Amino acid sequence: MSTILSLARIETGSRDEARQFRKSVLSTFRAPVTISEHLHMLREFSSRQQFSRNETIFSEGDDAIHVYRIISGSVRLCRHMPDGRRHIADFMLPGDLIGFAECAEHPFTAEAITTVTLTSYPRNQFDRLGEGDPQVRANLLSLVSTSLWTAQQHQFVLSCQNAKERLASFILRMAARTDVLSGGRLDLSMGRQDIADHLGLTIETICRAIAALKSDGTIAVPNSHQLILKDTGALRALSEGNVPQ
Amino acid sequence: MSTILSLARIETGSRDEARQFRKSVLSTFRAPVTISEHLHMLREFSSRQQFSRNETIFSEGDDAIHVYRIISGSVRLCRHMPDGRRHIADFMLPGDLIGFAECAEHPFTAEAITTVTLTSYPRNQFDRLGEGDPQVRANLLSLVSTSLWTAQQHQFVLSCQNAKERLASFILRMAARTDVLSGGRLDLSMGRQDIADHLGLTIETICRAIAALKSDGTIAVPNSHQLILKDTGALRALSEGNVPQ
DNA sequence: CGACCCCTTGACATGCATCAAAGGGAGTGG
DNA sequence: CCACTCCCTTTGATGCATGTCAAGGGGTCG
Repeated sequence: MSTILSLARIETGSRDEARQFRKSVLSTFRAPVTISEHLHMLREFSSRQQFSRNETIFSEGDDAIHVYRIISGSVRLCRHMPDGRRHIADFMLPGDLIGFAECAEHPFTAEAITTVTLTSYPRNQFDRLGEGDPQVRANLLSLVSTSLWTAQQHQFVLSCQNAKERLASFILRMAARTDVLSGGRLDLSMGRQDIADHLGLTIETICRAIAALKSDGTIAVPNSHQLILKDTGALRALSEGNVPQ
Repeated sequence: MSTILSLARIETGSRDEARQFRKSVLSTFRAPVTISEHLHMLREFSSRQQFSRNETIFSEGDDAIHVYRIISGSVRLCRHMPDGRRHIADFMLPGDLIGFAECAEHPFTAEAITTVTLTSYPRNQFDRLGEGDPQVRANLLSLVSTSLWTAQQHQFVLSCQNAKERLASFILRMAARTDVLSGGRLDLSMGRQDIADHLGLTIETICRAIAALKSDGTIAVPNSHQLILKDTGALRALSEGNVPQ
């Protein structure tokens, strides 16, 4: 899987493409825009809700009549196949918006990973927010564009990377999203099964990949919900495909 | 890969979830919106270009100063890893827009699969298009949302499906995009390697999956660039995961 | 007619899935 | 405070789908 496909294709892997790729992997996964502050204008229409672990916030196919903003806790956005297979499209963290894309129905199920507090805004009010304000419109478009970019990045991970590389990509992304730097401690609210379903692997493979990174000295694992990033350079090398395997 | 993960997770695969999933797979992959007609207003700024097979239209990291609309031919949007691995995020067909998402730099390389004719519009003019017209804005947002939806759908394919299922999903999507119905003839402009890099598989696996569908009587293969859809029901069953394997 | 390119098929290798069982850690009841 | 249970994680043994390597096959273009 990780070997070179043909000589013709090696030639395309030039130095500046490597640079581009690096840039693409490291660039902001998090929206640089803060539509959130504009949400303040909708406070009179908003309501606060709380969900406990594994509770469903909304289901795939439900009418998308609310937009949610996470106050605390984390959420998984997932889809189920009839036979029980599950895919987690993404994890949502405090500050993130859910359901802002233009969809009549929610395209996935949202479930609480931990206890979750969130604010919900009526969809029609939310849509009205941009009507008068070009700044809000730009931010909203930017937000959707960023999600698109993130989804395509993840496509790439699922399409091209092996287990260890996928895990490295995941760790780096979560670290970037929660502002954890090299040497820092990364809190993972989700369990191993969630990570597996996000990366298109099994729980056992996730465990083994974590064990491998641990024995490489790339990370330390004080407990199953925390990681210490001991060598972010190695993680980057893995996630950028510089060194297959 | 294709077997059930746990009893608890079977229970979630209820009848109406199956319905939802079916709906999601079959719903429009193609944007129901036609921002294209509004592009007519930019005709004085536009210019027509032609590219021949395998020619690069723009590269990953290039400044996104144009938006393109395909007149004829097809295009692959791809990303390269330093070691030569390649991922094709999507194929673009006549009528499709490229580069409309809000990005300062193109997030991927666009290459001509066949001879391609396209119209290019200056990015700044394109952005101005929506300023005065709420309808255009709505269409643009809808376009990006549809792309996001498509990307997440593809994540799902890459994350959960085996080779035969991925191929079935791909065939159904291409058929839907080119309005090919059951029993019809589907033209595939891209080669096997392109399909492989889109589905996260190797060219040999693509060949074998095609051979398998052929020997099932699900498709016929008059030549390597055309397929006859003999049993779309079987294709749907595969792509929806009703029958693992 | 020949060269090239892409597709196809076969034989073998391997990374990950699967199956199985043991090892924590947190909460609960005695 | 300990014993017990449950759930999640971890590790091992084995199998299989897909990758890899290799050798033809068939169409197209000069």
